[in-house]
Amino acid sequence: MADINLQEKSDGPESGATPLPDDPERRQALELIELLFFAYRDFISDPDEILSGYGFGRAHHRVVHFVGRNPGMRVAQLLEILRITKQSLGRVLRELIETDFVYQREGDRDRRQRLLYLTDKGIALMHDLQEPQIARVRRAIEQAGPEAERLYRDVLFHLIDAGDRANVELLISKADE
Amino acid sequence: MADINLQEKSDGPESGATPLPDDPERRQALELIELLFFAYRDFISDPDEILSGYGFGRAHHRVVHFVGRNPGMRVAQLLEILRITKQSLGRVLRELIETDFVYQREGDRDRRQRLLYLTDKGIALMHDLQEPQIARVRRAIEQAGPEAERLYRDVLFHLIDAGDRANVELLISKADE
DNA sequence: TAAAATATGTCAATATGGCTGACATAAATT
DNA sequence: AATTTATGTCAGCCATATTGACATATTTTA
Repeated sequence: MADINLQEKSDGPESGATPLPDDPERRQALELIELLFFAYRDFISDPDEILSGYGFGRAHHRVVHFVGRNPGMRVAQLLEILRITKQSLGRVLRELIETDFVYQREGDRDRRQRLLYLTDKGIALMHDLQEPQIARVRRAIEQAGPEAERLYRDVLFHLIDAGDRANVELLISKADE
Repeated sequence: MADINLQEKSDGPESGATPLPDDPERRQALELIELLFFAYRDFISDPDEILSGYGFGRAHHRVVHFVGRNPGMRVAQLLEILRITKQSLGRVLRELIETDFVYQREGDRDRRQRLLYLTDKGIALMHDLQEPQIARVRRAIEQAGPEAERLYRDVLFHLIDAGDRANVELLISKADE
């Protein structure tokens, strides 16, 4: 990260006007907000690198990940999870199908549905992408002590919009069969 | 979040091939990875909405946030934090300066530097953007119990690339004056 | 059965936010 | 005086998202 050291704020004349309210709770929250930014930034850096080798981007990653974790999921479900439009997903999905990472099957009960599955090639890619992230998470949990897993999980869970929590929980636990 | 319920996986014929290694530690890590995705997704949704009102995007948000937290920071430091190129930052910064959210001042000791500051208008925007995020973080910490703040912070910190942690810590704590 | 709703796909146009490479200027350092 | 540093800018490109309109097949409903 080279050198990020800030120059001493010679908060000289005409400085930035109204200072922040110096509320310690606010400060604490701001620090956590920034930590989340940096953690997320580094967290996606490993997959990004792998993906660039395939000519793929983050959108492809998300599709491979969620389809891999939930074989047979519907397109509409994927749209809901990713919160993007059909048109945006369209190209990415087409590319993944054309390059044989993903395939579709007609739904049994509803033949309008195109259920999504990873091919073996897709599964291999999924694992490649998961490896560094799993290692990173495990390391972090380990280094933060025994209670860390539960509390970290709890905080993340409560950062999610209240109305979505039940669905997310269902999705995550279901994905583990 | 509408309805994300997955259809029962009628993991019929020709299903997705090689199943995942059913390692509970792996499973746990995958769930945390997904929680981080969902938490981050919702976490940036509030600012996104506010920004769209100004015709700004996430890049503008990041600039306003970090310049606001570190008045007088240099362009090079901002680039290091955001991990983007000079050219990418250029447009965003120009827009923020033209619309009077950010201004630049020559460095005192080094007159090549263009130190960055928020105008009053910029500070107001920063506060608007911070409000929902601070509320969200506080709520989550509260609901996750007394130890949550420390451990959540610790995990996030260790998710950051080891080589960057010292700099991030410095940046974050310095930002609180 | 006919009409309506649903699941998906696609076309075209557009915006944003990244990227690379090349080059320019001013100021500081060697 | 030469080099390095801090910043800016031009031009072109790519990835990922957007909206709106429309098409098709299938299921559900009236």
